[in-house]
Amino acid sequence: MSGQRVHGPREGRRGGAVGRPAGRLAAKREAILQAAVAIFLREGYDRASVDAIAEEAGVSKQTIYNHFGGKERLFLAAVEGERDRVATRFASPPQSPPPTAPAAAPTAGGGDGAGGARPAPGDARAALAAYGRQVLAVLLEERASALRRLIIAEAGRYPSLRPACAHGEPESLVTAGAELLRRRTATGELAVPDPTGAARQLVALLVQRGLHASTYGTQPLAEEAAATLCDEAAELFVRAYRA
Amino acid sequence: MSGQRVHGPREGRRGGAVGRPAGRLAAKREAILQAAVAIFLREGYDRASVDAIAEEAGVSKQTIYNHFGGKERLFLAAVEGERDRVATRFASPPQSPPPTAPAAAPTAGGGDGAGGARPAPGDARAALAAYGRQVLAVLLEERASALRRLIIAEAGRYPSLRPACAHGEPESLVTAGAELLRRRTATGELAVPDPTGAARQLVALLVQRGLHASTYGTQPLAEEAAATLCDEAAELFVRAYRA
Amino acid sequence: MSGQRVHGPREGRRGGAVGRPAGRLAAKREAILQAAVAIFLREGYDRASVDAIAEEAGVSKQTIYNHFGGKERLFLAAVEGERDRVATRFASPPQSPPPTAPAAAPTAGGGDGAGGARPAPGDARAALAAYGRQVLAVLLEERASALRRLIIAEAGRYPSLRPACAHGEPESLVTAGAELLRRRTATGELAVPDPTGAARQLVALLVQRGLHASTYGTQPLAEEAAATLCDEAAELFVRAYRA
Amino acid sequence: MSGQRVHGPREGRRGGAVGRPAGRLAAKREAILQAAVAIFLREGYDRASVDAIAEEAGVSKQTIYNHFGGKERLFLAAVEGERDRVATRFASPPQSPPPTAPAAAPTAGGGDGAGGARPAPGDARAALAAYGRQVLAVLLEERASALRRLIIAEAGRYPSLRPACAHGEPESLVTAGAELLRRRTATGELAVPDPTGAARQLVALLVQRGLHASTYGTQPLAEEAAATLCDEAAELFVRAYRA
DNA sequence: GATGAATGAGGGTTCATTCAT
DNA sequence: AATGAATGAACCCTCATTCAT
Repeated sequence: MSGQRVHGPREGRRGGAVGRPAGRLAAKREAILQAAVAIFLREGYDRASVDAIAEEAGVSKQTIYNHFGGKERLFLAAVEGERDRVATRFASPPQSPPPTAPAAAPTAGGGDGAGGARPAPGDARAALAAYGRQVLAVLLEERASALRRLIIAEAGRYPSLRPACAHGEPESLVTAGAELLRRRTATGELAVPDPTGAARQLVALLVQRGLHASTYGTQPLAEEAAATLCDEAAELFVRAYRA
Repeated sequence: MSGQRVHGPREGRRGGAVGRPAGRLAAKREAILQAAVAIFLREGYDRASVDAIAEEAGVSKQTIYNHFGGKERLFLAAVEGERDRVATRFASPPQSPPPTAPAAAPTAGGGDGAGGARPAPGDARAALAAYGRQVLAVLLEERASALRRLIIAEAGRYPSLRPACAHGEPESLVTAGAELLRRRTATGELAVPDPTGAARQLVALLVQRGLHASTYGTQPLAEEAAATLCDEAAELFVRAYRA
Repeated sequence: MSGQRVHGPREGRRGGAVGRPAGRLAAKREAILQAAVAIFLREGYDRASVDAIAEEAGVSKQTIYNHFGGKERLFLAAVEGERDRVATRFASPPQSPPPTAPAAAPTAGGGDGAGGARPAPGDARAALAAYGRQVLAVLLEERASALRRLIIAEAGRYPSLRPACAHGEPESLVTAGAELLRRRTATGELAVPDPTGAARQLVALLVQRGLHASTYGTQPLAEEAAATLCDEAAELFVRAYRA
Repeated sequence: MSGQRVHGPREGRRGGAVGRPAGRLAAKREAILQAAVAIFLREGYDRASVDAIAEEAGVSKQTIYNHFGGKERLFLAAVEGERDRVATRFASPPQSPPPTAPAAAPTAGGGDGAGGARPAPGDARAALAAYGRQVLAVLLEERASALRRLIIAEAGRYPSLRPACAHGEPESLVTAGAELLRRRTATGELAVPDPTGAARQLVALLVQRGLHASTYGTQPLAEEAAATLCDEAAELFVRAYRA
């Protein structure tokens, strides 16, 4: 189907030192993982066939078995790898939002979303709303959504995925939110006794409503809807923690 | 699996009446649906085999095809039926919690959780927490959790499930929450300008944290954890809407 | 598919004498046979499903079994009935060629094809050619071709069809050909010692070449090709039996 | 059926050479085709099951799918291969008739059937009759007959078989017949202006009458009947083309 | 006599996995 | 270490046929 059968990773050094087969090996391994992620995310565990993954990766089926031992282990490796990759992206939220994101674009004007800019005084509500937009943008990104659905679907069968399931609302976002609340407390706008706990609640509220509104990422979340969700969340927290 | 091949539902035929063929038909249809729900919830769409469903239902495979036309249509009928059943149960939350529930038991002693008792003055916080326990108990019930995971997993492939996905946090719980907030506003304890909107936020917050803590219902939610979640949520809303 | 479900042959007398269920019976039997012929000819024995025949006939499947006992017996009844019907049509060749005929139209100008007109003297060759066109038109008719293919396909399995296979080149055409040769012998144009034997050869020659050229009736036989075949056959027989 | 499960074609490996994997592959492919021909010819397309073919070939079912992709493609490959094989046999008619042939044995003593011996002068009629016996023997051979029936049966569904259907009366026999007529013209016994066209007619006549008499090869053609057919055909052509 | 529902067997096809090279 | 070929088990679905009304 894809056509571009790669019979061996030729991109590297073939003429020079014959050594370093490890590079070749790792390259193949990486190609397999990449293909596996793509197909598992698109098709789900059962519908994904090892044949398709092998073809997409440009390797033989047996190579997959040599590297990973079986479909299950390949699945876990692929999903956990992707989970880590997504978590890393959470840690440093994209300055330029991914083009495929069906969620609301951040467009956080001058606020201190998660970027860590200096706080503009007097608009804690706007700052919280902008933060919410960031959270939604990051969590509803297409790949992240597909990964979440996949993990939720298989969490019952593969217990090792459950931590991944928990990481769905990653600590890094909570940390950023807590920092925001702390700054606004410092300016005297808010009075948040437990910023981390409050941030955890804020993220949970945003995530649930965002997932609900986009049916867990299977449909794009309208810009307007995202704005409303974030404004309402900001309003709630400002009310609760106003100084 | 179950093995007990029932060659004809003999439970009818009672009273010596003519036999009500319609009853027989509906009974078979119901048996198939019941078996389908059980197996789809346990195994997921792809792993569930029509053979297994037929055996569990005590009918022939072809009978399933006569009634539903194919695996896909059977799946949708089963899931949508179960969704409605669960929604109905939401509407009138169980007074006695189901014994299989891995989630937190309500234990809401004298509070006005969702039961609609008269409000005990002065303990809005406790009332909200008790309400939260009800919400968690109902939403983390085993069957409801499995159904949710199934719907989330297949929402991408079967768009007709998406409304079911949205119904995952049903309006009836929101209504009950709004009513609670309204009553507490009436007593002067709270001042909630938009009780329905606030209830929606409260449910979302509870649900997300509950799902997160129980990894979407694959693990029982510890009593203590549930209590903490509910207390924190109650605290937030009391802070935000204190009179 | 066909939609026009006939739940009972209503075309007859319902109000009058309640008697004569035989007519109803025979009507249903006929409807089944008609549907069976249509579907067997179109699909072949194995691909034809009893379900499809029942639907086409507007009766229940079990009715078919009541009448015919099984698929095989229904098949034989249908094919043999159709064989007789086709043979009858051979006996009195159509004056107006059937509109669906993919074969060459007769267009036998003034000749004595099989119509039995008086012989125009001096053009035995043309008369034979015209006769050939009649033969091809009749034998390559669409239904006749489908029936032939069906009989040939199943002759190995159902010996009772073999006579039908033999009847594929029916005696009535041979008789007409023999009569033609006899008339031309009477006029002194030809000298045919054994007209029946010669006619049998002529029919065989025409049939084989016609079937070959139309790939056993699966493709229409071009007008030109039919003309050539018939002219060549006429030439051969005129050469052989010229006076 | 055959039961003798061969887990790997061990017939190779001869000579202690390296093993020729290509040979192994081709051997398996050939075994599948052989089994497919046998079963398709015996059972027809629909009744032949891929399971049965796999068992007969001593391979796994999936191996068939690996090689041919599906039942239809296997069918076409098998039939077209057999058609070519039969055509090859036509080209060099068997000196010793196959033992399984239910058709008339040639018994053509010293004549110049198709063997190409020098023409014995004065017996053009006998030569033509002997040629006819050869044609019948070859065309009514058991496998050739079964193949013809199969092709006729499926020509409507698989257009790619139609050429095979046309090749049913192969050019090589026509060529041999034309050569015979030409030689007899050279000796002055006959005067055939268009030997090829005449041979085509002769073959058609023989084939049709032979198929008719043997019900398309489902019954053996009696020796006597074959002799009569051939004699009559020879008589016709000698009459038509006598010098 | 006719119906709709039910049956058990079997069909083609695809899968995850393992040899043999 | 990597490949192409091969395996056996299973899957969804359809069929001809028979109860029960």
